[in-house]
Amino acid sequence: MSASKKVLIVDDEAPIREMIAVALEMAGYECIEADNAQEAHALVVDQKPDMILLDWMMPNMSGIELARRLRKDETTADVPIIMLTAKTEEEHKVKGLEAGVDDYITKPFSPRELVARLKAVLRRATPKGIEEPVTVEGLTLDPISHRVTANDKPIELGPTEFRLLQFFMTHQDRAYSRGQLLDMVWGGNVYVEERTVDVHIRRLRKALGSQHDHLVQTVRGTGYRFSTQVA
Amino acid sequence: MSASKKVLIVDDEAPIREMIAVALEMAGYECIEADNAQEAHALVVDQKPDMILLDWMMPNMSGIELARRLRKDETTADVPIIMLTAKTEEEHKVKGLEAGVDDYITKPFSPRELVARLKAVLRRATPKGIEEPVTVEGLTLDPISHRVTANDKPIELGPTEFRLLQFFMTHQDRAYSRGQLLDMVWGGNVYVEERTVDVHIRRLRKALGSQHDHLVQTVRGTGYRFSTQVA
DNA sequence: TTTTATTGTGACACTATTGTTACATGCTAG
DNA sequence: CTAGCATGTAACAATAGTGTCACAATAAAA
Repeated sequence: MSASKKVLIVDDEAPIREMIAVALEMAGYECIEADNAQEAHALVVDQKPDMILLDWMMPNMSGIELARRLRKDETTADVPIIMLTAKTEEEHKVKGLEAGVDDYITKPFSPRELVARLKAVLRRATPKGIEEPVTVEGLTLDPISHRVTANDKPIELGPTEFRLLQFFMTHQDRAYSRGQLLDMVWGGNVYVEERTVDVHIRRLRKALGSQHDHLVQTVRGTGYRFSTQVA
Repeated sequence: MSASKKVLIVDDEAPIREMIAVALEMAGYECIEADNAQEAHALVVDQKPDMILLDWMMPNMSGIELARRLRKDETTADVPIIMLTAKTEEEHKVKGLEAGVDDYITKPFSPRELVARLKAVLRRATPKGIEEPVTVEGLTLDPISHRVTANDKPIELGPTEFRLLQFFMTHQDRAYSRGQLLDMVWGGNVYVEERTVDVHIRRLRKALGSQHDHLVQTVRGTGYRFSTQVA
């Protein structure tokens, strides 16, 4: 499904844009570029990139100013933004975050780091409100009332299965290793056998029943995945 | 019906208030602003906003402290509060929720996310009639006469059980931890064992009898919930 | 097909959580 | 003061949830 994500790179220095673009394209992203804030603004509006890499220092309008403007416009308000800054000043980080920036990277950075952050931000951006109920094919999980229902019929889950399902429903279409699941669902520093995950997966599937257990998919040699699409 | 909702934004930094206000006004909300907790408290009292967006970090009185105070005052106790926090610390989330905060958002956030959460909280918020009797499945609690009846037959409750039931009936379908219940029903700064809650839950259930005790549901590993829907 | 690696399943011991009861303390009305 | 609630705690009982293991089933590799 995932049509490659479109990333807008905004920086007044061509070589840097170049380097970033190469790195991102290697990682399977589509890139468009702008060398000033005005042009960038126009591009955002009509190309609707999935995310923006924005240099802090630019002639005329600073990156931060552009970020603010984008945030105020309803149509561009929720495009994730990563700021690039040559300075390590905490101050910048703070101002940036306050302006609604999703992450920032200090130059110099490795392409690999860039891609990692970018993925993280995109991942976070897609499934939003952590406190909102999620529904998939009639299966609903409401974190507030702490309840799970399948077509309005309640489903009983133990605490671990609940957290597991919650994690899956907010991180769909992505395979996780047992180790990752232990980190994310059990919490980083516990020691349990990885096979324990299998058992809880089993319990979760059983609780979901035949109507929904296909959502929890085995990815052989890797781990598990939650998805509406057939394996 | 819905005259536009009035939202109080409390943050000591003007640009942030600005940004939020713009987003909310675009979404059809009326905004009032305060840059410190004292002013905010006054505004709450005489403007009676429908909900409050509260920054965690502020000079003099922290947001969390303000939240606590508002919760303790009967007239402001049920105004929904969303906390804004720059930190991702789990600790803050917990403290916030314990203080009776309805939701919290980690900065940076997109305006869209903000509006989404806000809508969700308003939707869940208790309709304000603090003085109105509440009825659920023939179980009625009248705060004026301070009486509880099941199908017109009186039910005897101790003061604590009464407050507990009142809290539950005005905050249905939401799981609360023992700590939260102690804060909300016992009042913030008492030290009692969390297990005490269990005992009062037991007394409440017993008093409700077989016809209504299913309304008080235990949420294993979390706490309790009051709901007409079966677990 | 046979072999090997990986995952599914049920059972079991162990732990953690919750229910229940009894009791001590403190408070209040008379 | 004292009888009668209301509360908070502790102790114990009853349940529910967890992690591991052994073995079965299945998929991939040879």
